Amino acid sequence: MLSCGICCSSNPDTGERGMAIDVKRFLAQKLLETVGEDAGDPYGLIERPPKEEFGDYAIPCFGFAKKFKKDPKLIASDLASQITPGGLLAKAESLGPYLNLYIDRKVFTKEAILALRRTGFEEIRADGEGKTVVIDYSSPNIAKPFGIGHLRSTVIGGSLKRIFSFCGFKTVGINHIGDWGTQFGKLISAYRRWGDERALEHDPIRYLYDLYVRFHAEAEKTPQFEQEGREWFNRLEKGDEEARELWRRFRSLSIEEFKRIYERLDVSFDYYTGESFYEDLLDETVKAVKASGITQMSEGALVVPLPDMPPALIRKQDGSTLYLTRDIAAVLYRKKEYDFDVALYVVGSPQALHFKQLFTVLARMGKGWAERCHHVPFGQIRFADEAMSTRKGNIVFLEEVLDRAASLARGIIEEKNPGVRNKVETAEAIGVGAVIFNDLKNSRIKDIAFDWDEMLNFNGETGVYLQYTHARIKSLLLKLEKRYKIPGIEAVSDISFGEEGYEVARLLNEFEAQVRRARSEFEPSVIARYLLEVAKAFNGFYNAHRVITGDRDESLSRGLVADCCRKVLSQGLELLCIRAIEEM
RNA sequence: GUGCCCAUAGCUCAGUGGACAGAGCAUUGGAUUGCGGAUCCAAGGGUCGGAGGUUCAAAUCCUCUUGGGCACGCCA
Repeated sequence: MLSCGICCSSNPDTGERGMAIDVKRFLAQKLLETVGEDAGDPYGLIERPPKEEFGDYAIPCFGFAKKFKKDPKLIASDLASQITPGGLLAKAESLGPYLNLYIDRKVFTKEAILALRRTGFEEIRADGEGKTVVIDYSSPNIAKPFGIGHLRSTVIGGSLKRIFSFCGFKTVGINHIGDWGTQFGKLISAYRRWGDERALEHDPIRYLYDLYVRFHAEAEKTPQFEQEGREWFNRLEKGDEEARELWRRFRSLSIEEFKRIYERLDVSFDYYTGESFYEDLLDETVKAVKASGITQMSEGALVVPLPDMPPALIRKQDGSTLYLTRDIAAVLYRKKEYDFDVALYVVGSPQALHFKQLFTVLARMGKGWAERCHHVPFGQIRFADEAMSTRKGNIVFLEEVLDRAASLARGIIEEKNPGVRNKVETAEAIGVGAVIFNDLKNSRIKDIAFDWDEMLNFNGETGVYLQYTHARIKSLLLKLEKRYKIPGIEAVSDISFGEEGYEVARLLNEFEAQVRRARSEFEPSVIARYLLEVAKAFNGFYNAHRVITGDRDESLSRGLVADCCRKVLSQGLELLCIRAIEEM
């Protein structure tokens, strides 16, 4: 095996360890040996050229030109002639002001594939060792339906939890459900007036939603309903037995239903501590904020004046508290209980100001860890014709979307591959996977236009494409193992994997770096797009080279490439909460 | 009114100061008498919203501007 001194080593720039080959580090080292340390570490300058004919890596020499007062073209050509090929570096050429570096693709491909073959991704776990991240996501409101709008927070948060776990962090997933507030007074009031026990049992979420819609419709005509709703919430707060009982019932039935949806999405939580959980902590929270000496009275309310933004309201005129107060109580509780290093709030971008206020209040209270609390905002799902309105009742239920996706997948299975075992589970994995992937593939912050065709699309850059590629690799490997009567793919010879093989290996070698980027940017789409590239590269490879041939070594070495793709695809899909199926 | 976000191909979107801005969808044309055609290959398609500026170099950074979205003390 080639000993280049860079495989499976630590990266001195980041201190992060990994199985990947750090080509840039190797090339930077090579360059340092050639030019000396005067020019500084060129690591950050090394880039991948936009075209194949410019080599595998390149360094623009404009920066050196300034430093050495020399024509960058001359510097590039001098460097090209001075640098001695060896190890991973096959040759260096200059083209204009660029130094183009060509690596030994055959060696790189083999080393990268072997490194990936060996690893169980253990090294990346060191990143978060001993660290805890608390993630607040999904957080639906019980009195409102679980609509398509809740999908984003749920899958982005669910994916981030897996990404952090994969990187060795202890993760605490919290579903901060909206289980308190005046809307419960309305629900109780509506249920007492029109309630139907059996309808509630049958489909709690939808039934509660119908009640909610009906309440608002009737309250338009009969304003006293509103008053009645407020009174019932009042009774609930005071611990009225009847109100309490109904509230408990609405709550537990709803959570049961939510859990069923979370199971379909393969998303889970460690705690379902909603707003009601913090009710008892509010008094001491207000006291704590006051005690820090940052509050003022304003128009009868208790506020914290903030620089460059509206003041934060801690307590209303009437003495009751607000959303912000509950969030302060919650974060103090979480800090105390889990002692987190990082806290994430996966909540829509419209609440950006709220979180800015929350974190600023914490900082002003002297909580240094406030800077390690992050709002992870995302764009809203928009409807082309009309804005979604909970009250009016034009909402798309998430379950309906998942059901339609699964049944569409089922139809395609019947048409294309009716022999598949576990058709129901397979269709579910494909349909739900398509919906999740469609949500995770783009940058969080962009608004998404709701579009049935887009959401149920199974062609092109979709989760289905990744699952299909994975399933095909799996079936290919089974065939290969049978053909050569081996228990798994192990051997590798010295034969070339071809240009397509290099492209595959180059991408696979980036896996850890891509996961780290997704983690540091709180951006699952980084992984989603990366996996598309991997699948595309594999399909190119697969199309250009027969894997199972009469030559055993050739078959096995190509099979190894396929197996590494399978490994990255299945691990990557897991990070996106999408099932990597073996047959479809 | 103030603040934040977005604007790149017909559509949906990548693009972390570097060479001629890239994908998918859609359109058109190809590929398999052997590993799964839910695949692969190719073609056409661009004033990177506009104007200044910084820089050797700007889709990328700064200022202004246009269009769209969101938020702005007693909801969450």
